[in-house]
Amino acid sequence: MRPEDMRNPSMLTGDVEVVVRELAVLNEAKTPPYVLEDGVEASDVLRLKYRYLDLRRPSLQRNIILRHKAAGSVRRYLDSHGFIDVETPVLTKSTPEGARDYLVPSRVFPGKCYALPQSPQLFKQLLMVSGFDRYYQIVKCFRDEDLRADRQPEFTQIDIEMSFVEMDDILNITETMIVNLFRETIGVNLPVPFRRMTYEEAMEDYGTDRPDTRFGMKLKDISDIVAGSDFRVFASTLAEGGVVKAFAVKAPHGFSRKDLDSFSDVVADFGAKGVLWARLEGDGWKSSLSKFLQASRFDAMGQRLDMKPGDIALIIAAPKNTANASLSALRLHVAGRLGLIDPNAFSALWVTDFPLLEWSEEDKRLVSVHHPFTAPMPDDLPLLPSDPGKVRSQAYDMVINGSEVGGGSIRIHTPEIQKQVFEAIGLGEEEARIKFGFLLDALQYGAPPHGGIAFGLDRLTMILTHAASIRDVIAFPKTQKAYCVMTDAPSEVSPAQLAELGLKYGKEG
RNA sequence: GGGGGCGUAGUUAAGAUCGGUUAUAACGCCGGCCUGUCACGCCGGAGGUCGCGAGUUCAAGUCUCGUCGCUCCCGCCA
Repeated sequence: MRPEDMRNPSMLTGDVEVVVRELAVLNEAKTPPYVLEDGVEASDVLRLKYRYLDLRRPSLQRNIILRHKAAGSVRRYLDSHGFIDVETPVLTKSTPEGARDYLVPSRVFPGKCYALPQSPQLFKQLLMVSGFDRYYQIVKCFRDEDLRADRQPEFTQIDIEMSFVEMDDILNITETMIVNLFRETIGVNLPVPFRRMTYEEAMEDYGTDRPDTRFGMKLKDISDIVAGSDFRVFASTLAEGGVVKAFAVKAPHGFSRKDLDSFSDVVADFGAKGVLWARLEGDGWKSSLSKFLQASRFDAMGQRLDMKPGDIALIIAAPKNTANASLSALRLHVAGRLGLIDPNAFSALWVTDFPLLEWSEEDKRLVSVHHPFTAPMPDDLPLLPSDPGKVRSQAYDMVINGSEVGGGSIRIHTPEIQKQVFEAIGLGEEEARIKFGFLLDALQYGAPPHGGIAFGLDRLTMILTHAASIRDVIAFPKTQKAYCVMTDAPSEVSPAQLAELGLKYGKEG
């Protein structure tokens, strides 16, 4: 035992005295390229190059272990509820609609390619036709799109599908799965049932389909209040079918004129031209709009936004989508600045009733909001030929802390409706047959009503560990350009390998 | 495809507004000293393509342009 006066309570091992009987060096170690301690930051390139060392950091160890526990919790839950883990192909067929595919050229079929799956979507539906009425898989998915802090080119889904179910069945069973997950991994009991919100409500109140409900500042439409005013920005916006929306920030916020001006920069990325403001003071309104708006209109706005003296309203006039996107971003920005988000709070909810289709300006046609196998709401089906944009789908997302952690839908299970939807997105019968013939065939053999959902294991783990980057919950992640610093992938291959595949790259690469 | 931030010893940072002698510090590394250390201490030392390339200038880490890498965001991600 170490002498009493030499205990060091500030160290984890400060009470321990080691008595050496024998000492052997098992392997010598070089000096690490950087300090491997939490709190000591190194550049991302360096960390990724020596990922095997970086993973020694206590925080990363903790994240990776927690991820393992999360996957285990999900497996135990699904196993005990009769779900069967079935593997699906990784070398599969490229599908139109959706993300860019990662392609794998075939040696045996020169000029043809496999694609890595964006998700096992079609296979899990086919498993329902096969009679495996409860399927799950924790599986890699691949999407060749530009990355973000919560997106990697390969990521892991908790993929689930069930037969003879309706939306509520899937929501209920997976909600319990997530509640279990939080309890078993971090000891947090999420309040149940999760709040449910329609897509329309989410857009109206939060300007986004993945609202962060850990704080207030809901959006309000004040178009009717400012309609008919002299202010040209409002008049022209409303005349062109746009909206004027706002949210109120409670005092004390301490916003200076400079702060208020800076908000226009925040929303610029989302297309809004600027942010207007109006502060309620003891004796009236102070505002960038005072010259243009009568006091009665200010009062009506204050009432709608439930404002007290000192509170300030932030206002945007723009086309509806622009106003929503801008206010949603501004709301998050303001909440972050004012510290309104409790880092230890978790707010989980369901968003339902997504639209089935939306207009794509790029493709000049309607495209699926979720995917083309999503079932329309039966009540809305008659609208499909006449007013397809109005048709709601049986799709749903789970949102936690403003992050979309899962999404799914009840699927189309009859060939007739599937054909109608393909038609609506401009997928001709012949083309549909070439691309999805196997699905259309399968639906003709008594496919049961079915539906499912997929959760992002990476994002769930981020939330559980409070990780700021998806790279902190993946053992061997890639950079924002999908490059692996450690292995140097992607890399050049030999001319012989290319020749075998019948490939030849041009000079540009 | 577009916008923002960052890039200086092995590492993390300062120096950049205002161009000017030999680019500074901490940690790490190397050598020496120290018979109770635990963020040991003391003495000494090595270590730099200031991401890269042009340009302006008598002179560039510093100014200009381009480019590469990392990162955050928009578009994109059924």
